[in-house]
Amino acid sequence: MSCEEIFLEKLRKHGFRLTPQREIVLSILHQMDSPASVEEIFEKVQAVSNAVDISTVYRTLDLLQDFNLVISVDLGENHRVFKLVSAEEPHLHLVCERCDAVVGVDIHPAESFAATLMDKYGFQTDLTRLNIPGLCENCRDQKTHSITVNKLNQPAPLD
Amino acid sequence: MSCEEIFLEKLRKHGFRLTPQREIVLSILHQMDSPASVEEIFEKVQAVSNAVDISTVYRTLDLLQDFNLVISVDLGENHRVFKLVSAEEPHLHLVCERCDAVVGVDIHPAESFAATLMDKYGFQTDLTRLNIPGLCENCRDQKTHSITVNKLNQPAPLD
DNA sequence: GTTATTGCAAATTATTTGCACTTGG
DNA sequence: CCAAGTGCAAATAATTTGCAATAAC
Repeated sequence: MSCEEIFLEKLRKHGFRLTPQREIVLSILHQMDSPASVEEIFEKVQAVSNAVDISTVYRTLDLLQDFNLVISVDLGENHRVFKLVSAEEPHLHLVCERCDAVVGVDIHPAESFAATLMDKYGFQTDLTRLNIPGLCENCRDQKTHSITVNKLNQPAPLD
Repeated sequence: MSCEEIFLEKLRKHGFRLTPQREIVLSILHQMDSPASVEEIFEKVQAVSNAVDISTVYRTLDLLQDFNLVISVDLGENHRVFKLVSAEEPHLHLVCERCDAVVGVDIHPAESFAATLMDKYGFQTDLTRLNIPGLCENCRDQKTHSITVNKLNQPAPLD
C-alpha cells in the first residue's frame, strides 16, 4: 500500500478529508531525501501552489505525526526537522552537530545498549526517538585537518 | 576549586565582570538538584532579587554554557532545561517522556555503542550531549498497570 | 574613568489560534 | 448540505537585541 493510500485510509477512518493542500504537503515530503524544517517544506509547497498558508503546513504536519506517518527530530536550538517514516523500518538518527545532516541508520547496535539501561536503571529506551549527536564522517575529517576551525556560527569555546 | 572560583577565574581570564546578578544565577543553579527551565530559574532568581531581569538570566546562562559550566538539555517541543556540570564527570541523560525527569547516569555503557557507530558509519558520537528518551522506572510501571492511559497531555495515537 | 553589564522595552522568530469563508464527501 | 478545512490576521511564547543608565574593576 502506497504512502498516499495509507494516508487516505487513515483520514477516512477518522472522518478527516483529503484536501489538495494535504496532498501537496505529503508529496513534498516524498520528494525530500533528508529531513527538512517547516520553512523548507513550506517553500517547496509554495512552489507548487503559493496559495497554501504556512499554518496549513503546520496543521498538516501535526496530522501526519498523529498518524505516525511523519516524525520530527529535534536538533535543539529551536531547530526541528520533519521526515516521512511511512514504510521505513525503525532506525536511529545520527545528527551532525556541525552540518546538521541527519542520517538514519540500523537500529540494531543500539539494542544491547538499551538493554543495559533497562538492566541497570529500569529505563525503557524509546529507540524510535533516539537522536545521536556528534560529527559525521565529513565534518570529522574537516575537524582533523584544521583544528583551529570551530563549529560554524559558533565562537571558540571560552576555556 | 569551587564552582564559584572556577567561574570567577574564567570571567577574569576573558575580561568579564563578576556581578551580583551572575552570582545569584550561579547560586540558584547550585541549589537545584535537577535540571530546570529558564522560567524556573528566573522565578528563583527573582525570589532573591526581583530586580533581576529575565534577559540577564538568559545572558548569564549563555555565558555559563560558553564556559562549559552549564549544559542545556533539549527535551523537545521548546522545552529546554539547564543544569550545572562543574566538577561532575561526564554522564548521559535519561529523559523520561512522560514525567520529564532527567537522570544522569554512568557514561560507560554508551561507549561501546559509540564505538560501533564510529566503526560502521564513521560517526563520532558526542556522548556529553547524548539524551536518551524513554520511560523511567516509575512511569514504565504506571504504563504496565494501566495500558489505556496515554502520555499526559497527549491524545491517543490515531492509528 | 572606562568599558562591561544591566534593565527595560521593543524586535524577532516559531508556532498557534479565532474566525468567516470555502469545499470535500 | 454541512462539518471539516482553509487563509488570513492576530495572538502567544520563547528568546534576542538596541540602548541609555549603571556599576565593576
